[in-house]
Amino acid sequence: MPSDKVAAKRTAKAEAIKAAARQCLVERGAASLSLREVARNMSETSSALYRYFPNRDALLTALIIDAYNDLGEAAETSATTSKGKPAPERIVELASVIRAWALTHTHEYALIFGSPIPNYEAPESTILAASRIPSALASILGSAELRNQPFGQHSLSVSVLNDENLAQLLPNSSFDVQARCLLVWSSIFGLISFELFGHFVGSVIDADTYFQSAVFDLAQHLGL
Amino acid sequence: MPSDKVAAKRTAKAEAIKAAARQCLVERGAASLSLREVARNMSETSSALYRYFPNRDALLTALIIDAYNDLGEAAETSATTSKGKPAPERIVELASVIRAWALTHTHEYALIFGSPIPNYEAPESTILAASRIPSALASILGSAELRNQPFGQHSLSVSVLNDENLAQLLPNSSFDVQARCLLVWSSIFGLISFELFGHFVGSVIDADTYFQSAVFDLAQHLGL
DNA sequence: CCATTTCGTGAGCACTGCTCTTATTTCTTC
DNA sequence: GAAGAAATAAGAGCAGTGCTCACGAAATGG
Repeated sequence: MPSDKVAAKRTAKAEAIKAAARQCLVERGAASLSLREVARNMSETSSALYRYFPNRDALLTALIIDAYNDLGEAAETSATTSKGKPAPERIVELASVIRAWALTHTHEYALIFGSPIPNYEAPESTILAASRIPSALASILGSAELRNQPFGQHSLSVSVLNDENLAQLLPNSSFDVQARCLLVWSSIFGLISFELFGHFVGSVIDADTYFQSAVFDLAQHLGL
Repeated sequence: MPSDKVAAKRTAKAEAIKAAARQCLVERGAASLSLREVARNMSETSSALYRYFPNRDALLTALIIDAYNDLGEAAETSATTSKGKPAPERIVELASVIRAWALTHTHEYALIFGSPIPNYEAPESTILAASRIPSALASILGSAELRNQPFGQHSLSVSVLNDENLAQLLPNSSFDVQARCLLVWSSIFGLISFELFGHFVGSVIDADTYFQSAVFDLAQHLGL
């Protein structure tokens, strides 16, 4: 049984490794992140890193969780500090915070919202961290009067969405409202991903104001 | 100067290599696609492949272009065969075709709409193939009466979108309409990406009907 | 102070992209 | 059809990768 001191030292070094890995990430990208290079940047042997992470995927998973938490925290603080303002403004602000984070953490954004790493199955532990982002959005939408018109041609039936899950985020909401919130959520990330991955090149010039207007438009779509 | 026969043989073999590579793609994913394994599956040496593709990225680029064209063709035929039907129905149909392609070509979808390959810069040649997909959507939207309300809080000013480009797709449209079409376009891919990359796990049960309803909702948002 | 646990090292295996030299096949031209 | 030219395939080899393992070095705790 390791004492507290050695445990602290362990996590400190693991943190140092993650920091070095993040550095490599911004230089080379996620797919070509090399444990050996991380070790080289720390002036250590590659095999030493295997004391702290069983394999490359584990290191990536740790980076993914950190990224989720980092972005989730930014989203949460945006949602709390904007309390009192009108809902559409709060949503635009939140979305802009997410986008700003994405622009300054390109590779980490790609890590969590791009194509998943091959042979990589998201462990349970990431889900908690990942849920902080939609929670922040829900905390804004939950206290607003949302448009309750049918989602799609007819209202959604019970079996389409998972109410057990969504009711925690958006209590007392109809399926239609839940569905529209999900749509707005994914649309925000569709906008950011398209911008970041180059699918707006040639069409959008001022990405900054286009994004803000688009999110405002989405908020209107929610009935705000 | 190579004759026609040898040129045809060349392209035939290049095509065979791409086919083998696609096979590897569905098994291992894009990032870990190995030229040596492709060669092994063709019972050839890896160095032989370098006669047809200067390096791994070139092979990936070829696969990307093929994927764009494949999906673009599917989108185009959907748009043409749905002529006469009401616009919202056509959009839902087109979006469903795109989603169906994405579900059956997961890795190829990730290749073109997921995180870009590190150190990979999209050559000019991909842009043409890539534009076929938004063109198909525009061909539907261009012949419909779209909502002309301000996009965002105020209408967009001239410098936000690239009119030279967008006017070809959506002639005689205001910036607001163009902007809203772009938003719907990226939202469709946001929905598909979220589903494919696992961000709807736990929330959406019946992804099929949720998607159709969501796209219908987006079409309504366009004023259809 | 010594035993035990923890850690860093370096060699080594199987794999990768890629290059280059050496055959071999295929086409062209006489 | 045979000789020459061009295109192709093969194989060795280099530098890099993830990962394992046996070995010493260090820190820890009794």
